[in-house]
Amino acid sequence: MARRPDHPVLSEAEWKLMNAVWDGTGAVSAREVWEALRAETGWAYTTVKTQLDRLVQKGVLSVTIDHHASQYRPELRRQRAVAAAARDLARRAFGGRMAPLVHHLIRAERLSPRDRAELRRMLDDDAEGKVRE
Amino acid sequence: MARRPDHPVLSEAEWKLMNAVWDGTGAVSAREVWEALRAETGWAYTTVKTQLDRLVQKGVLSVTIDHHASQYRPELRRQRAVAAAARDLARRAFGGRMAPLVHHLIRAERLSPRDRAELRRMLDDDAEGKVRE
DNA sequence: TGACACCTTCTACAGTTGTAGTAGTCTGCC
DNA sequence: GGCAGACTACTACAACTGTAGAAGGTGTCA
Repeated sequence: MARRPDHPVLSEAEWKLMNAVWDGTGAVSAREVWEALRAETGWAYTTVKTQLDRLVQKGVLSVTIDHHASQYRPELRRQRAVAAAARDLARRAFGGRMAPLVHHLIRAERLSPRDRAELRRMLDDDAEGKVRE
Repeated sequence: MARRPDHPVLSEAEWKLMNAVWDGTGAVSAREVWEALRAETGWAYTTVKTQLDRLVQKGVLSVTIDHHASQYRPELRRQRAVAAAARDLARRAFGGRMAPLVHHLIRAERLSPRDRAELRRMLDDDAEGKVRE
């Protein structure tokens, strides 16, 4: 019944890499990713390159060669990655049920009044059967 | 902001172990955990024992000896573990902001009308100033 | 034509996680 | 007084993750 999420759950470093890729415009080079992450991580260029290639192996990125340099582009959208991670957490913590996770977040996490208002609006929209996305 | 003591993010197997411990009454023996998980995991007794001891090392469980047998009890509550995991995901995916994560869950995940109604109720309760910081 | 910059592939290695075997200890029982 | 059963401590080991160095190809510019 529960559809298998065949999307990989990203590791810590992989999230960093993918955030940099997603922030780019379509295809990015290893150098661009490296430069985007250098300040935050201090990683060596080859570290970034290794990780990018591992993500290609996993099907999370695809790569093409342009003038002897690899261009990487995401095969997994950020939204999908978030969904996979959230479902993974729900599976671990609540046997796969999303609702208790959302309950927890709303009850225990600090959300601004504006956040709350927007969430309420989203719930209301759904109740009215609006289509989006 | 993050003034709380750092709670560890549990791994896959650790969640299974901890779920079994939390489901127990206070303190549980390795044997009880093993028996609770045997059907689901097929793990050997020593696997469970090793994992429990690693969780003690990490401070997630504490242990006492009773009649030559270890009794484990949680030092981390389920709620805290969920919070740590959720914050970890928010950090990875959204730079630490919880709201986009909640947005995602409400927008993209299937929630029953009853779930939605209850979530709305929770938001309304909060809006009425029941618990404010 | 050679130095240089930049890129790639290959290899490495330690730490964590998942999973378990082996051997030793205690304890009640025949 | 030794044995079965339960339990513990110690050790192992492969996969995955984080991080990077070394070596080698290629285009460019003096």
